[in-house]
Amino acid sequence: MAARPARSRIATAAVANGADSASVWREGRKRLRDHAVKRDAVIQTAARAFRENGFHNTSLDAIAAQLEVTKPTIYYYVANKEQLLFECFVAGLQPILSALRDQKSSTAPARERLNAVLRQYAQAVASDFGWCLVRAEHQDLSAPMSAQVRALKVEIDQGIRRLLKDGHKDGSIAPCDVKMTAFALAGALNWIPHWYREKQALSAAQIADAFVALFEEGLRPRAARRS
Amino acid sequence: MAARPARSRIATAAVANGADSASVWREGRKRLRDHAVKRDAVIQTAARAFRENGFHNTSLDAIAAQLEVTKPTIYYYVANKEQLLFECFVAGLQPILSALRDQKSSTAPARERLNAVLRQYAQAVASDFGWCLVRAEHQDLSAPMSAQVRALKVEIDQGIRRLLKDGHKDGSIAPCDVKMTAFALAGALNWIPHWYREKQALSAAQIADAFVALFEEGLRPRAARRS
DNA sequence: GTAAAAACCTACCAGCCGGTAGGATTCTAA
DNA sequence: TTAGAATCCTACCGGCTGGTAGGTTTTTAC
Repeated sequence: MAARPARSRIATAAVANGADSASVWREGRKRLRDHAVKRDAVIQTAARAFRENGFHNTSLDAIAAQLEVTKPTIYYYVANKEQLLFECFVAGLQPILSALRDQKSSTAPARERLNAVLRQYAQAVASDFGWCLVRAEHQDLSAPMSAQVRALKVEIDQGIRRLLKDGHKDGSIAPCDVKMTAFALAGALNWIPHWYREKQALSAAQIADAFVALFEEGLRPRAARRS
Repeated sequence: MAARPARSRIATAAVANGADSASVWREGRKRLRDHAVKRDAVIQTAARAFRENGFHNTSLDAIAAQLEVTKPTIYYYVANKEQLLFECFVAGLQPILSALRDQKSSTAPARERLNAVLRQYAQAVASDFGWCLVRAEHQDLSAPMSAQVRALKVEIDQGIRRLLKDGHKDGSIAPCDVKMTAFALAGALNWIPHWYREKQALSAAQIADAFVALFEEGLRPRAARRS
């Protein structure tokens, strides 16, 4: 084959695309050897691409290009496109799950525990993986993988319902339809990826605070509260 | 071409697939002539298919088969797949918009007007078009069409914000961050298509009532309210 | 230095699906 | 009955993209 342009010369100076995903791959001429780190980079890059263009409008070639690599390299780290989406799902759900687990060992009133979870929840959905958490379609996963993701989501839902029930018991949360309330809370938070863009006025934490305030106080003015 | 089986015999008895979309096409052997009705049927059928399988996992052949028709027939009623999605968008948004407009001529307290809108909103997203309203991706539309849809969505958002502001003035709604509150309300409702299935215990109206109750009262128990 | 393993690439395939050309059928109008 | 419009179908194309075969380069181990 005829002489093709030296690729290294281009690569070294092409890491200026915001995400430095490619820097994980090579530093200078040296080919790095950390499988786990690179695999994570693949997933993270995929998540970002999915968020921007959607799952079906993101080709593996595009993800590869973003990483300054070719398509088969991706298949070296992940079985197929479906698994790529799956990994994005779990990576996104993980922080929410751990937030729930953290609160299990707490003795604070349930309302406060709930608020803490909601705050972490907001952070999670505002992340790069937020799109996968919320907008990705289960039909794009095979049955077993879809079931796994669904199980995780159910765990989250049940966790929130439990906090609500606990709140009813300890009196920190007013009586309400647990199922509907959980859906309403999750829904409000899950909508964040639709409108939130980083480098916005408000941080994810601030959004969470605003939401928590609304959920706590309600829209109807409370009687006699002027200090 | 060799003798292919008489199609009419099959067609007459094949309308048992839940949706009677095909009955709009023929009645007996007679080929009906109402363009508008059939076009609506195409859009409605597409909406249902999108909801069940997602936009990209729904082929035009599949939609055509559902209508007991061939693919080119669809192109007789709509320019392309993109426009099909666009029509689903607007068809879904319309009832929400008209709900907002209806309330403009009302003199009730803003909180009640808001609740009325939210109720209609819930009905809309629980419909066949709910998926398109909420889950369809704007990237699947061309720039001009996407802009149109976005404009409608903005109108809805602004309408809700206005109601909140009006409520602040007339005292029927407690002071709050208007922007965040609007996002939270819309988000909670927009999440309905993710979990709601028809023939469920609760109707869309009941869901709306539960949500409205939550938004109004808030989670924190209100003082002195045992009648 | 050398063999084996790890990492990556070039080149290619094949299926799916959106879209179309052009013709057949069926209706309406007169 | 017949012209012309409306409706629908058969048959086909071509591009995009997920996925793979098989070889090449780089790194590690000894």
